[in-house]
Amino acid sequence: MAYWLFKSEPDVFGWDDLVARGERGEEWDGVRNYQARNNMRAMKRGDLGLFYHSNIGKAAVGIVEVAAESHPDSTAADPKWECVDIRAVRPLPRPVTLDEAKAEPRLKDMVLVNNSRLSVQPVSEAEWAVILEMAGL
DNA sequence: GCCAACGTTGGC
DNA sequence: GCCAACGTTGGC
Repeated sequence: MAYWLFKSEPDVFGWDDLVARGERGEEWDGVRNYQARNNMRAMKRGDLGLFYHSNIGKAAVGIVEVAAESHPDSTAADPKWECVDIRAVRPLPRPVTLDEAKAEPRLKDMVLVNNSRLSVQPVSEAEWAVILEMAGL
């Protein structure tokens, strides 16, 4: 089982929008970055991820699950762009903000802290555990 | 709204 | 294949 982080601007598509999709989840389309795409290609059905609100809130707010493995992005003309489907699992009891993550020594190597621009990121098992602890789980 | 960081593009 | 120019992202 691997762990990931999905970033989204809540203005455009936020946690509440994903929850509203229910069991069917949402195609995580629109990614046009090779690193992010490669991360999605590596995902397995059932992998878990954090749903992070960029710009507004700047916090991980929920846990998502990979509902469908990598497939061509239906919004891309070029089939080289792929994406997964994700669905909401549960909200975090307490959102974990970027500031808190930066202040936590155990998260100093987290991609979110060091390369905030990557929109789909891997999260290590240790980092995952720390985030959940901070979130009150 | 600014700007730093990063990725991509295209000229050479 | 290098690198300057450009566009985009996202924190501040």
